[in-house]
Amino acid sequence: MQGKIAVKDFTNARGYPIGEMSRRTGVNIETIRYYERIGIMPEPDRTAGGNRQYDHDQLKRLSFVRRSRELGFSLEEIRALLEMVDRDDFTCGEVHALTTGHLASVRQRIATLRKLEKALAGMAAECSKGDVPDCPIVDMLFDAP
Amino acid sequence: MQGKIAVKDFTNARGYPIGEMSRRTGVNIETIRYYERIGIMPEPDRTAGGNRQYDHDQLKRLSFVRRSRELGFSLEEIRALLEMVDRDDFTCGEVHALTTGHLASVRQRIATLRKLEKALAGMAAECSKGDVPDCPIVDMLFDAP
DNA sequence: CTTGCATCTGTAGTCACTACAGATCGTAGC
DNA sequence: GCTACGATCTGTAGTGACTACAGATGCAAG
Repeated sequence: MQGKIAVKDFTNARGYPIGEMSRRTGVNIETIRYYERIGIMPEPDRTAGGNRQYDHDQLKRLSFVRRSRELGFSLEEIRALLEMVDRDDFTCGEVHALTTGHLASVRQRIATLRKLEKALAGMAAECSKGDVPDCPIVDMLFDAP
Repeated sequence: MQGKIAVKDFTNARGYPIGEMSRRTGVNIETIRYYERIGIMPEPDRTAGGNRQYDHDQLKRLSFVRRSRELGFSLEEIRALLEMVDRDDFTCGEVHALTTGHLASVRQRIATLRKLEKALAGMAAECSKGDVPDCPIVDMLFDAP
């Protein structure tokens, strides 16, 4: 049925090497090893020579971590989520609580940045931008109350 | 004219010790020493015994740093601002450019966080919050494309 | 068997602090 | 002058979430 295959096919074989994990998830190789060191990812199998070999579950786990990071969850939050999942007795309510807690902190950060934005925009607007050495921005930074 | 004074008065005397600098600017003592180490603050005078003694200019400089940090400027940006000021030939235009550059990065961060906020709020809304072990949030994190 | 890329370990750097430990300074009260 | 006691000193290490090496192997194609 199948002749020689041109590209490598890891799907049913001896597992993915770390570079393939990186390519599939977009997580840097160094970062994958870092996740292992801090216990976010488990220690994978090794080849006879000592190279890491991951299975499909580990690929899914790493994708989970990646997506959670993209949503701004801290590694500690992700660790908590994974512990729930690993325990296999988490409830939807627990996950919801963690998510809304994180959502609140995101909203808080937005509020802080919006204040900054206003202050900076106000300062920039007062500035003549000219070739002169007298600058209201510098004055405000030095002499504000 | 003046008798004994009850509280310490550093305003015209031998300079402020580091604790007084900290109290007046709100910058942590360890942080002040850190700023000195990385060259944001100059090396101050010392007492005979070796304790730091700051003058009024240094107090103003530290306030400048503090306010700039509050506006979200990085220490590298602040270093650039201070170098301009120290050179004493900066122009308003230069300062304006640095400020608007920073403003752009603040706006970028706000945009990123708003996307996160939307995604998180959407996920949280779909969640039943119940006592059940089947959670759409976890499913999305595991199985999203 | 060689070439050459992939992967290995271990360590140090990033940013902006913060937190010690253990020693010394400075000053108020006696 | 002596003693307490808080303030300050130096130097190092920790934080979070990676990233960047150096120098040594592994692995697969030709």
